[in-house]
Amino acid sequence: MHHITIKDIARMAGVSVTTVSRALNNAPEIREETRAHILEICSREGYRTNLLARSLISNRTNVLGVVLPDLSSPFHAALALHIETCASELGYQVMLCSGQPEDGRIDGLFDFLIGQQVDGILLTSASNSAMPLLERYQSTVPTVLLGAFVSAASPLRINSVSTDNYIGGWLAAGYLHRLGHRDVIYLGMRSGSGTHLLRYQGFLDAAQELGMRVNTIHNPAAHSTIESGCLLGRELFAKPFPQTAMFAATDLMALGVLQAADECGISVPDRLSLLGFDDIDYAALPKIGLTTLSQRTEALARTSVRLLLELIETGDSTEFTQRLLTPALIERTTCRSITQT
Amino acid sequence: MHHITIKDIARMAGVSVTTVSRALNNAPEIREETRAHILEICSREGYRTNLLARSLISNRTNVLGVVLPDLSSPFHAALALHIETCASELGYQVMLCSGQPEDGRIDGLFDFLIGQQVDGILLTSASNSAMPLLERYQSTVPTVLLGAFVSAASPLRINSVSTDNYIGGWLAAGYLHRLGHRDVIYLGMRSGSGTHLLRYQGFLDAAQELGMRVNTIHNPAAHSTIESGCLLGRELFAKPFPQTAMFAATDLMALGVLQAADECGISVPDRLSLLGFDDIDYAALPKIGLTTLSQRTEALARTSVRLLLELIETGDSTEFTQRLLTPALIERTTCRSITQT
DNA sequence: CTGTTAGCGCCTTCAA
DNA sequence: TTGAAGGCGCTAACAG
Repeated sequence: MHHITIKDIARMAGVSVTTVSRALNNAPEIREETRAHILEICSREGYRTNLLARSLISNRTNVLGVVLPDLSSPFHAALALHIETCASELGYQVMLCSGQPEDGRIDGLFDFLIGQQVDGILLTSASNSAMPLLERYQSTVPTVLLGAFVSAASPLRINSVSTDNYIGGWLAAGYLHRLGHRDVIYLGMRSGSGTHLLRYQGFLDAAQELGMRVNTIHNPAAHSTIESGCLLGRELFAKPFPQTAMFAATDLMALGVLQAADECGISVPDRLSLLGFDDIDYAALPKIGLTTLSQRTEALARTSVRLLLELIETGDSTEFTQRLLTPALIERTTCRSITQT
Repeated sequence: MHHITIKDIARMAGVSVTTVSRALNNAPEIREETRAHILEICSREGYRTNLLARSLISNRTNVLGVVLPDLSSPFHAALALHIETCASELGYQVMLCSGQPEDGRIDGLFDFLIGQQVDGILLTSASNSAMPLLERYQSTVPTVLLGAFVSAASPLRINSVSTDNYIGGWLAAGYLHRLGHRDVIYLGMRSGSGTHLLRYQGFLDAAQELGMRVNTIHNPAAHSTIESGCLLGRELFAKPFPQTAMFAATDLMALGVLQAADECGISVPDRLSLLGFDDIDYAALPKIGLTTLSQRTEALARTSVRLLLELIETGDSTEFTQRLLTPALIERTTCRSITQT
């Protein structure tokens, strides 16, 4: 299992290691015959250059560190997929890790990735503590946050790419209003999450402007899952309620609500229109057909990767850029128009 | 953005690089005070050891190369998740790549990973060409195939972990038989896939033994997707058919069939019982409730990672091991018992 | 065109 | 308990 090195090749070809190196790197100052001869030997012997050694000199690895929470969530899994695809198209490999800013080992993870000399780090997180984390590290390595907490007030101190959650919330309210709903529910608010905060605020602001009443149901759990959505749904459906539509903080929560509705005999969309957020793959399944606001994961992923590569290639860490993508309404079957009396 | 090295620390501490190295590596032969002093400086200066340089010497990176096809398939995404989790628990990071044995760039990918000095490669594939690929590379780097093509006849020339697809097919037939079905469909056979072949053979053998008739519907597409399942389903449902149950080659195909059934007014499970294979997350969704044979992705992932680590640590490439996991029947709502007349 | 020398950041003998 | 020297595999001057 001992690998063959440039030195071995040099010996076999009867030349110096430098010459071999030149042959391998398409250097111009080398005779075609010698190059051909050397390359011949290399392929015969199955030589593969040790990229670590090369990186040690070049200070570039062409490897991106990608950190995301909870790969089991379909939204994050989709992001991971598109990030990998895009990076590899652009000549970078991805080192995938799971971790979140809250958990204690995140610093260790970052230190590891930096030690591994990754060219840049892409952190996916909606947590409020993502920003300070990156502020700590971005002087050491180019970083991009995907799914930022970015209040309009706070100055830009990190590079980030994110769905425009505020607009998303706004669009949600507008859509439900257009369908005739005036009395609605926002389900699944989590105050620990910056994205939720913005989404919620946009929804509230629009609702107020449009003269809608909104009843907020908070999610006490740490994550937005089918289960937590189901729990909150059951609780709600146990008693009569006046609202005709619900905006769920995430598609997963919406799916949970859907299940609860099934159990409690609440018909969707006849009794209750249901609007999600994310557009995870599940939502498009024939039997589900969840109407939702799409985060356009592929666009998010591609934008983040490209931004990160820009940072890497320019090496500019003096100014920060923020890119916001507008979510897109995907109409399926869980929302209906109601006629006013 | 220039990183601080062991040499810088040595200068600052007024000692040699050797001493710093010793302080960092918990070497015994060093005075506690000097170690403390050095460590103090290291953390103050934010020193991080360059793991590439270390790997250059140690010949170990603690990085695993993980190659899988089509991360967009929920089955593979789930595998990726569990592989990453398990590897990181055991002290390894994962370099995630997508690629398949058929496509021409796979050799480049393997060469890249080996050049990156990964400690081992885990290839996920059901393709028939996975075996020759690994045979070519396993003398260079420890490899494990997840989702093997392993006919009982062919000798073991690679390390592999896989669901026992033959038994899976057998179990499927047995289950449908137990429910009273005698006339059944196998939908989605793809002859290019070793796993499908085995699954199919097991199903056929059991069906024959139990006296069931089976009608095989082949999948001409290259992949098993919802769309291809839907297409085949529509074709089938366009005409009357006698069978009362269907075993779909994969859950995704089953979901497609479910959609087609919806469209054509075929009630599942009343008119047709439907059994899937994989137990992807979708299958468990409240509105879906697909009865299926679980591949137990977490067990598959953990077993493969552990096997790979064994190979890495023992460095033994003379004998090959194969581990087969028995799939588990997950009963949900798409299969029903029929009473014989 | 080719070889010699030096060094990337770190670890590992071997001396002191 | 510490340091000096050499080397991991490769590239980059600088000579020839």
